[in-house]
Amino acid sequence: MLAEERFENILSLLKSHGFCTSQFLASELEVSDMTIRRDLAALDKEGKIKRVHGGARILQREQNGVRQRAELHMLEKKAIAQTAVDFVKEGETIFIDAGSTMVELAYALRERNLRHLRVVTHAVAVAAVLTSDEITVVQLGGEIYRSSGAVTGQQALKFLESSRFDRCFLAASAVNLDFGVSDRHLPEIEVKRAAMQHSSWTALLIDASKWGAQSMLRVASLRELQCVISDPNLSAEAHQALRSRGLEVVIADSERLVLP
Amino acid sequence: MLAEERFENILSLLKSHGFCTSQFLASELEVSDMTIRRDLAALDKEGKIKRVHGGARILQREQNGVRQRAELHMLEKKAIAQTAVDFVKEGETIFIDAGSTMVELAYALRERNLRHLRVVTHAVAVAAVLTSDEITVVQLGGEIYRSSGAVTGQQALKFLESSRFDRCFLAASAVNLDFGVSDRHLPEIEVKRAAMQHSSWTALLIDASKWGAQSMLRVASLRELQCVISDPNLSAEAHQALRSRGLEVVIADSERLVLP
DNA sequence: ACACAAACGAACATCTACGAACAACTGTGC
DNA sequence: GCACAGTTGTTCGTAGATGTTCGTTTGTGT
Repeated sequence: MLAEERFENILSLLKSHGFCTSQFLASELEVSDMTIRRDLAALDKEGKIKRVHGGARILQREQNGVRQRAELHMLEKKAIAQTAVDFVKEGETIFIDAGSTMVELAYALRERNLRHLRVVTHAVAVAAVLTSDEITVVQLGGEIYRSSGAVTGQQALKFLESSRFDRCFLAASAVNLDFGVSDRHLPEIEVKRAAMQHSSWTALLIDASKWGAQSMLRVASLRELQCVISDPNLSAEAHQALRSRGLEVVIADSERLVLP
Repeated sequence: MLAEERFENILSLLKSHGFCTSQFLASELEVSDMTIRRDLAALDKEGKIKRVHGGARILQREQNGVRQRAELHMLEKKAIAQTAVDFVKEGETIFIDAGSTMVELAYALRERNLRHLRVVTHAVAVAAVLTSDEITVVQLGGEIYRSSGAVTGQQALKFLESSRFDRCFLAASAVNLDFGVSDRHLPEIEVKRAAMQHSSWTALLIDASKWGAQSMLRVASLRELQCVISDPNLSAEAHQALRSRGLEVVIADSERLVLP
């Protein structure tokens, strides 16, 4: 990778994160931390970034005030969300599942500024992101399941029974060829299943680390999905296997792993 | 997390809460309390916050005697919330309204660690704070009303109809002697009314700036309340008038405002 | 006024980030 | 092939940040 190219990447990483540690940048761009420090010193000298102990920050920060939890595979999840949001068209009614990838999808959707959109979700975090906007948000009601911050229970299931969605964006903790999509918590799975069954199109958004894994409870067989959206780390075999089963497989552009 | 990043987070937490204890900041940002104390000392030295025993509070730049909009009366609201939470007992089922005072109430409730508590709310922000805890949270379902981030509509009203609460904590944009409690948005008012009518005890949490004002739509007459919780700025006349109508009036301890 | 608990901050230990110096590697021009 | 400049990685001593301990101060309840 050229030095200039690295500079660009550092700037865009900083733009999307606000703050980055030298270590993070070093591992992300696959160079030594010394190189990163030299780069940051140079960029700081040019006045393009602000050097701070441990890393750097961008200069003018238009922060949305929401504190981002540091989570595993956040870059991949962001890229997947950016890719998924391209499927959504104006005027549609969509269902959004719970989970960190889905929160990213909510952010991406908000930035897209589509009109006459209707979003139904059981995740309060997703609803919280989408409120304050053009989008009509419907929050499912019921008891909140602690581990995910999502609503579960009869009331939510009943509401879903009389709903129809153009699209359903699904998250899960595991997926493999034999068992399909699986997860750990029954109450949540009931909601996921209900949402899927009332959608004419369902996409599974899943970062590559989840592939091959299996959880106790089945959410859906692969047959029930129309689309799988993942990141470039998804193995070629997985990709091929999914395609051969008639699923549309979309890999998030690796550019999006870096660029905003 | 970078030190600079932590500084920003501290500032934004202070901005939204008005006052934070060192312990709260330490647990929220996952560092030791010593680090927080060092940070607060540094930020205080820079003149960005005011250090006080136990934590820190924001500087309230008053221009023309009026505090800035974003953090309006946050200290008062926090003090009111702290006072209100004393009413809640273990095992109760309570309803929490929408609004910034109610979010503070949620934080106060979370810190109290009461057992077997059941909280019903229509505000996703309140639900988001209380999730991840011992408390059972029930989120009302329905379309989210943008201005407040709260659920409104038939589904929510229907759920409330078959509910009974030990306590209802109410917020409003205006209150005066003649018209009682009033607010601007009909859909929200319907939910507020329904919650009140199914509670055996209702408290209005209102900072003194709202006293004497009036909005277009009536939420409730003063007769329908059992308790009003406000801050020390509430005028003696208001205090007297409310008491003479049989309401319990509680003024948040001025200590809790954490004055300089 | 007193006792008790919480908060405080100095001092120390530990860990991490820093940057200088040097070594290794890359590509260029002769 | 060889000299050279530019870039990157490695090593290492130094400086800074963080957590822990402990004695002191501050606030609170009786």
